[in-house]
This record gives sequence, C-alpha cells and structure tokens, in this order.
Amino acid sequence: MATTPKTRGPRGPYAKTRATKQKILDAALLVFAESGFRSGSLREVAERVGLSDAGLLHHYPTKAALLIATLQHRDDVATRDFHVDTADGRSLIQNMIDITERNMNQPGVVELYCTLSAEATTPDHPAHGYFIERYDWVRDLVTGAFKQLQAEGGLRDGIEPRSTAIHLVSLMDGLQVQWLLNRDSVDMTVEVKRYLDTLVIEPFRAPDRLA
Amino acid sequence: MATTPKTRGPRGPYAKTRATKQKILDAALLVFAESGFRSGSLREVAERVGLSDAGLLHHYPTKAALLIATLQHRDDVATRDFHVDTADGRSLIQNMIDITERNMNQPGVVELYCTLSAEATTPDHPAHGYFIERYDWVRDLVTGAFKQLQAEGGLRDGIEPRSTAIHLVSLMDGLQVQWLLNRDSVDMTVEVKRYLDTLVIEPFRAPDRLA
DNA sequence: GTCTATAAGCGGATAGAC
DNA sequence: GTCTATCCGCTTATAGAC
Repeated sequence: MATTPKTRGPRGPYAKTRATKQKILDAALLVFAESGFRSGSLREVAERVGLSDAGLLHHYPTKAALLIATLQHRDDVATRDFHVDTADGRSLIQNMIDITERNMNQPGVVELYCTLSAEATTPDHPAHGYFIERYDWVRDLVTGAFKQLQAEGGLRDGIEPRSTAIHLVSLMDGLQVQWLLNRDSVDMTVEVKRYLDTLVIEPFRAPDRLA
Repeated sequence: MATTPKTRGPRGPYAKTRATKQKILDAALLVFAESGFRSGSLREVAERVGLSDAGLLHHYPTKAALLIATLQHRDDVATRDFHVDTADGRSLIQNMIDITERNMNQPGVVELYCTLSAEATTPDHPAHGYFIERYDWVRDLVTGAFKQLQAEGGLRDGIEPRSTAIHLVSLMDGLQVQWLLNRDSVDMTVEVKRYLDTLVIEPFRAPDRLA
C-alpha cells in the first residue's frame, strides 16, 4: 500500500522518481530537438540519463507519452518564468521581444519547437493536436493584444489585428529556421523589434539586459 | 561500350531510365514530404514506384543522393514554371504572391520544404548546405527587389530593404506551418498580400486567376 | 534494368528477475 | 525502480543472378 509508486513532490516521498523523471525530460528535450520524434530514439534518451531502455519505459510507458510529457514540461517552465499580464496588450507584445531574446539563449528549445511543429503537420503525429491547439491559442492571444493596442490608438492606420497577429507569429517561426541553420544569418531580436516598430506609433524598447 | 547506362534525354536512348527516374523522384517527393529524410524510407519510395529496394538503388546509389536529386528536381521544375525577371523589383515581389498562390495548390511541395528545412537545421543533415545556400540566395534576391522598389519611390518611409526581405521570407515560411497544420486556420495568399500592402505605396494585385 | 538473397544494425516494446 | 533477455519488425546497402 505505502509502496504505491506515485510521485508526490520534490520533498515528499518518492523524491527519487521525481528527480529521475526530471533528468529524463531534460534528455528527451535534447534528443527530440535534435532528431525530432520519429528519428529520435528512446535508446539515446535512456543512454543520456544512464538508464536502460526498460528503465526509462518504467517512467513513461511509450515513446509518445514521453514526447507529450516533454512538451508539457516545457510549457510549465515557460509559463512559470514568464508570467504575462494578458490583460495589458502593450506589455504582451513587449513580451514577444523578451521571449525572442530568451530563445536566442536556449537554441535547444527553439530547435525542439521548430523540428516538432514541422514534423507534426502530418495528422497522425502524436503532437499534431498539441500544435493545432497551441497555434489557435497564440493567435487569439496576440490578436487580443493588438486589438487593445489599437483601441488605445497605439497602432498605425490600416493595421488589422487578426492578420497582424498571424504575421507576427509566422515571422517569429520563420526567423527561427533561418537562425538555426546559421546563427549569423539573422538576429531574431533585432528583426522582431524592427517589425513591431513598423506597426506601432510609440516604438518598442529592446529588452533591458541590465534590469 | 555502347551499352553504357547513361541517360540521354526523353526521346533519346535509355528513355526507360528517364521515365523511371521521373517516377522515383515523384514518389520520393511525397515520402520525404510526409516523413522527412530520416524517417522516410527507401522501401516506401520503391513500393510506390513498383520497384524493389535494390532496383531503386540502381538509379540512386544512396538515400542521401536520392534526397539531393529530389530537391534539385523541384528547383528545376520551379525555375522552369516561373521565369522571374530578377531585374524588375516590383514584378519579383509580385511573384512572391503568385508563388504563394501556387503553393496552396500543391501542399506536397510545401510539406517537403517545411519538413526538410526544419530537419536540416542540424549540421550533419545531408541537405544542411542546400538550405543554407538557398536562404542566402533568396534573402539576397528579395533584398535587391526591395532596394529597387525603394529607389523608385515605391516603398513607405522607414522600410529597410534587407530586414524587410528577411521578414517576408520568414513570414511565408511561418505561414506554411500553420497552414499545413490546419488549412482553415490561415489563407496564405491573403496574408502575404496584406503584409506587402503595409510596405508598399501602390497596392499589389492578387494573382489574376483568369489570366 | 531489375530481381532475390543476405548482411548487419537499430527501433520500440514486453516479461520477468532482482 | 531498474535490470537482463528477448521478440520482432524495419532500416540501408551489397553481391550476384537473370
């Protein structure tokens, strides 16, 4: 009874499982980022953690389950680090610059989303639904921010919130591919900022590195 | 001597090889588009053509060779269909709309480039160099077009040709991911056109479907 | 030009011991 | 919680027959 293998928290019982799962997710991120889901192997993940295949599969019963856990874990970390005030349009858009800046310091995460989102365009991919929902959510979020900015008179004439949201999201995604291919080819932060400055009346600040 | 298995042309000798190679490339496009290079299998390509594995490898000695041939073939077709006047900036930009329009009618090709460009961000991928060169080329081409448009007074104030070229290319790539995930989520042609209209003084036409 | 046969390896997943 | 052993399928590529 008391030996039920449930994870309770970092300080609670079964802390070892917690720590192992953490290590597994970190390794899985690297592997799926580098090789995608289909070509990335459980074996390589297990190797990095110092586990056997079967040992890994004890924690995540299938490869697909591991992928989903990895994506959810990334989302948890991201929403913990970046608590965005979705009610303030201007600060939400400002946040897109900050996110880009942060992304340039964690190429692994960028690679993960870049590789997987492309791979997941086929309907039978285990993360297909995840990315559809994710994009729906982001587009709506950013659309709302632009609408608010527009209501405050912060947008130039003729800027359409919905389309502009789609453009901003697409722009950020497209920049990532070019940046991953060759880090010197584009500066993502500079380009996102420049794009936003063509939309907005009061220009956006670059992220303050000394704050 | 006379039996050297060289391909000479559609009407010349060895026309059978020509036709087979054509069929192979068509099948390879679909397979690599759907599953990428790493997960796409020679076996599936061979199956679609109605060939054995070994039969396929007679025409393309390795999997990587098949990939490169597939990409080159696509480029040949594209440059044949779209003979762009690189000297005329405005028509080159106009052409980006036409290309988008055409892409919406051949999702397989879009999928190919989307999937492979993401996969090829790792340096050891056989198409890594291909995509680096391709993006360098496209960025330069589009930058030149915007510069010329600017010199003619066709661009709004504060538009920087190089950055704008990067933005347009990124935008088109990013749109493709969202469109492949869900065809109803975005209309690529509409969005490209809207974006261009925010840059330019004389608005661009939508592609003329009756021309 | 295409085949069969075969090599040699990696893939995910399961059963059961400890 | 982790292991070993094992199954079975799929992979690219080669050798040699037809």
